[in-house]
Amino acid sequence: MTDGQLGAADGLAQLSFLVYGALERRAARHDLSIVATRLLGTLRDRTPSMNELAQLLVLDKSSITGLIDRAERRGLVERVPSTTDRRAMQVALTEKGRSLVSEVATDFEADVSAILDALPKSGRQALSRLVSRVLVANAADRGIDLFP
Amino acid sequence: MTDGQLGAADGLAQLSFLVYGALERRAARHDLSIVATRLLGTLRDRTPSMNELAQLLVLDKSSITGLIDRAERRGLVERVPSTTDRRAMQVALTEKGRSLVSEVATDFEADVSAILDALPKSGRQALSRLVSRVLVANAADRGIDLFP
DNA sequence: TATTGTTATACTCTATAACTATA
DNA sequence: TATAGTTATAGAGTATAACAATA
Repeated sequence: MTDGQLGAADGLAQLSFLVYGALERRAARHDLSIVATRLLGTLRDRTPSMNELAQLLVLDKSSITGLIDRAERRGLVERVPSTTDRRAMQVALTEKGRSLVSEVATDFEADVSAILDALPKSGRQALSRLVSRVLVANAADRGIDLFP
Repeated sequence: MTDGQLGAADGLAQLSFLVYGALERRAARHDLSIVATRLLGTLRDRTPSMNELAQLLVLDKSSITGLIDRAERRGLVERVPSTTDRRAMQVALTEKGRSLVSEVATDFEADVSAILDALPKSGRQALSRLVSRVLVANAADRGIDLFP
């Protein structure tokens, strides 16, 4: 049993459920859905239009309207009219939103530490390095800059 | 930028979104939600009660009722009365369910291969090994046997 | 009494289609 | 004409609370 080894697909799927579930639970304690949390996380280093958000979060633009409505009502984000296109809106994190996402991030980091606890330091470093490589390559494939 | 390195938490979160999203899209093509897909995946090597499913999928038992209703209506699973507890039901995969989950798994494996394409073979092996170790440890923590 | 599962219900989130206003 | 965003609407999936049957 301790020697059992999952295939890459099963392993990554289960790891995703584990990580995704941890983030979901942390977010829920702050009354955030996982999509709302991703929104706030995305806005930490971007001020995208509604349309760009739809692409980044892989949601329909009508879903983005509701998502931003709810977040704006809570004072977490704000719509700023674009200066170059009077049809367009840009979405920005408020100070309240920034501090909330930072709280969630801190909590979530503790979860990830616990999840990776079984690995020695060298293993955790190796994993982070491999994961980063995968992400950079895949972000490039989708035309998204991981470090805007 | 190509040298950028994400922290473990950000990296694992983004990797989870990537993997989770891939599975979600594959599942959707077969009219399966990600939870329904997890259900079928779980049933590949188990015949749990409704209650056990609620624990495995981290859902309320009333949600499990609906989930199994929908899957049973499509002929993917079946409820089998427990032989030892007349209150309890056990949920089993049908042949149709087994072949569907196997299709989704095959498709998803192709996605994972593409996602890991940026890594050399040694990197993919190292990643699988690290992930397996993490999962086995975490499953043990939750009292769940990864290889029942 | 406690537990297993179901039901009734309300809520959140999502996409589709039709719309307004700009480009 | 095409695009950015909103609205109206319907559907899927979730949890809470109350319930029946059995332990």
